[in-house]
Amino acid sequence: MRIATWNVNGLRARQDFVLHWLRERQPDVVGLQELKLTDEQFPVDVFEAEGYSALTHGQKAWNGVAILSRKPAEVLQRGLPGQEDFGARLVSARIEGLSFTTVYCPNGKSVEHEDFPKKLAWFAALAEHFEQVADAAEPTVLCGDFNICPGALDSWDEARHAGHIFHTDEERARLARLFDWGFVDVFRDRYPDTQEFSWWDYRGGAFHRGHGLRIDFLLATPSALGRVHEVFIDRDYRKKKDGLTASDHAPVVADLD
DNA sequence: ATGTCGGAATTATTCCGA
Repeated sequence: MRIATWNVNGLRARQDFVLHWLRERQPDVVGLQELKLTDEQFPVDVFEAEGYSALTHGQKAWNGVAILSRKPAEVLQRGLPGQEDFGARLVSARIEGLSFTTVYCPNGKSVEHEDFPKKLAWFAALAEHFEQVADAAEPTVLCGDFNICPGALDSWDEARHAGHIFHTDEERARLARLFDWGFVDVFRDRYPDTQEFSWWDYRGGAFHRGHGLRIDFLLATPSALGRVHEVFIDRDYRKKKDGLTASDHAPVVADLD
C-alpha cells in the first residue's frame, strides 16, 4: 500500500497537476491539504474517474482537507473537536484496518501574532484527541502539513530562524507530545542524518537556492512503521510539469507492506 | 523588489494568507 501526504495549495488551481502526479506515482491513499474549496466544490467525479473515492472536509476559500483512497474508506472524524472555529483542518478514515488522519495545522504567522498561541492550543487539542480516542498499539497514520520544523536539520538555516515561527521550543514541544503518545516521524526514522525539505517559498527563487523546510510528515505508530519499506519526499513534483504550476509543497510518500 | 502564488471582493485592482 502506497500512502502519501500533500499540501496542494488550492485544488482548483492544482487539479491537473495532482492528476499528473496520481497517474505517475499511483498512490493508494492520499491525504490532501489546503484545498481552498467547499465540499460542494470538490471535484468528486474527476477523482472517481481515476479510481479514487474522496472523503472531504472543506470550507470556502481557505484550509480544507481530504482523503483520496482506492480502497474502501470509512470516515472516522471531520474536524478537530473543540477547534472547528480555526478552520477545516482534519479528516480521518479507517482504510483496511489502518487508521489514517490528515491535518492542515495552523501556520501561526509569527510568534507575536494572536494566531501563535491559537496554533499551540490547536496542537494540544490534536494530541489530546489521539490520547482520548486512539490506541497507539493500533496501526495508525497521522500525516499532513504541520507547519513546524522538528529540528535544526529540517531547516535550511536554523541559526537564522531559531526562536522564530516554525522554529520555536514551544512548537517543538507540541510535536513532542505526539511523539510521546506513540507517533514516529517516518522519514526521519529512516533517514536520521539526511537534510531534505518538503516546502520552499514561491518567492526569491527559494527552491533553486535550497532555501526549504521539512514541515510535511507521515507519522506512524510502531505497528504501522514496521510495515514501511520505503519513504521519500517527492521533490520532482515541486517543479513545473508540462507548464503547470506546482504547489509550494512537495508530496511525501511511503510504501507499506 | 517584502521578489510568488491562490482566492475573495469587486469588476482590473487591491487585499489577505501563506
